[in-house]
Amino acid sequence: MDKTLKRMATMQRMQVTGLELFYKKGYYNTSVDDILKELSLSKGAFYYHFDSKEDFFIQIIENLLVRKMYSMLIEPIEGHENTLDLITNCFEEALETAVHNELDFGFVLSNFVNEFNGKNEKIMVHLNDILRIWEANLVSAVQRGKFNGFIDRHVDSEGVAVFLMSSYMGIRTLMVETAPSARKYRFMSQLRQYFKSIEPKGENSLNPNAVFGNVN
Amino acid sequence: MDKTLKRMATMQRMQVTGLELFYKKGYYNTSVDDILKELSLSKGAFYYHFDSKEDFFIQIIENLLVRKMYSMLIEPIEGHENTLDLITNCFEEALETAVHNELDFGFVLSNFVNEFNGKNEKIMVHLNDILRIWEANLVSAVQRGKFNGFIDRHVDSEGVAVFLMSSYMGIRTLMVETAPSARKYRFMSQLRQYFKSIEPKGENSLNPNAVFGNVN
DNA sequence: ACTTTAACCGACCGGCCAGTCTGTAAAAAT
DNA sequence: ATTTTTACAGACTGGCCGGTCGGTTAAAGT
Repeated sequence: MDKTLKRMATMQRMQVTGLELFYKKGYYNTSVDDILKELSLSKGAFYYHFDSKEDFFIQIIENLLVRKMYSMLIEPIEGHENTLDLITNCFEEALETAVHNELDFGFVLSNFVNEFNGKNEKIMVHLNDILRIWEANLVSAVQRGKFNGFIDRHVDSEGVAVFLMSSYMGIRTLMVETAPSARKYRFMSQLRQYFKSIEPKGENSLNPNAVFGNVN
Repeated sequence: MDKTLKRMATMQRMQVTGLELFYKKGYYNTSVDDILKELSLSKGAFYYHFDSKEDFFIQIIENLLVRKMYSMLIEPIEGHENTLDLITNCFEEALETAVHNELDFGFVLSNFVNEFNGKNEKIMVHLNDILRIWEANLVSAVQRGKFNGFIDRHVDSEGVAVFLMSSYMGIRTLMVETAPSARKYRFMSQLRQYFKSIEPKGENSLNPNAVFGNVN
């Protein structure tokens, strides 16, 4: 009990500062010693708890990245209100944390995808898992939106999901260096513009039966 | 004359395979010796022509990346035809090379932005230059489109530019691992959808004088 | 009281890698 | 013909970094 508590506490500390440094400086540019120095721990402690640097990172993915992705980008859009509003608010909030230079786990993900792609297949497997979950979740959100009459039922749900993921990951890359707040604002405006274009078309629709109003 | 030719030829070869390897394996994961081995050249040759690995990379940016960006993402949209068509075709082609795993320099850029961001300010300066050029070019293309009546004159040109850059860089990240061809297709569909939403609105426009037809 | 084990320490090893330095062959200059 | 310069070759250095290994301490088990 107590021993596992101690164990967990130390591992948790290592993972938290590990993720922080990996995010800031990159996985390959962060040495295990960098992390240990931050915590005043030794190599022995590290390799007692983890098999390797790679194993360590995979545990970070499973324990921290996955959970945060859920709470920031997945759960917020699972309601039954207007799907497009949910997604808008969700992105708005995620990008706001980005403006304040906090850890934005959607972007951490895209950062790591870029870093490991073609270089470390084992880690990519885990990152791709997260991407798949995110995508599946967006797809079903769009389908729900179509069913509830918030989205035109002719739009391609998969397409919308891919487009949303793309633009989100892209804007995060662009926001890192130059005028994050202004870029966030412009991005969100255009996103709303795009969302308007996939709402059910009222009067000039080719199939009037597609729409049955905005139920609340 | 002859000597400078020889010099240029060797430097060119180094830069070309340098970019190739940096792109495939990342800057920090590619040693100078890796590049030299590929060319059967020695350390002496390398440090005779370049001051450092960093200097080498900056020259690659200036000589190869910038030029290719121009020819692939900038010049193709400088015409006076329908701006949205030009951009569509341009993205279509750039993504097609990506599907075939060739060097797509727009993505190389986003890749490097991710790799160097927060780690190497000196290199980031050069990469940000390219981003600014790309952005400025997209902005003026949109403004031209508004002037020529292909784009609604109420849209925010900067916003469109940021949105386009974001989504392009994002889709390239997503295309790297999973189903690139399918994702490209879906992305392009949604891009067209978005473009439709920023075309001049005909009948239900608040200001009918905004449109004067599709001049050719 | 003793043994065991969990948790951690820190010196050390081997490999890699950016950059240096000495040398050298051929071309160019004089 | 001699000197100088260009364009390399390749051995070497110093530092970093992932991982190992033989301790050590304190708590838990018996």
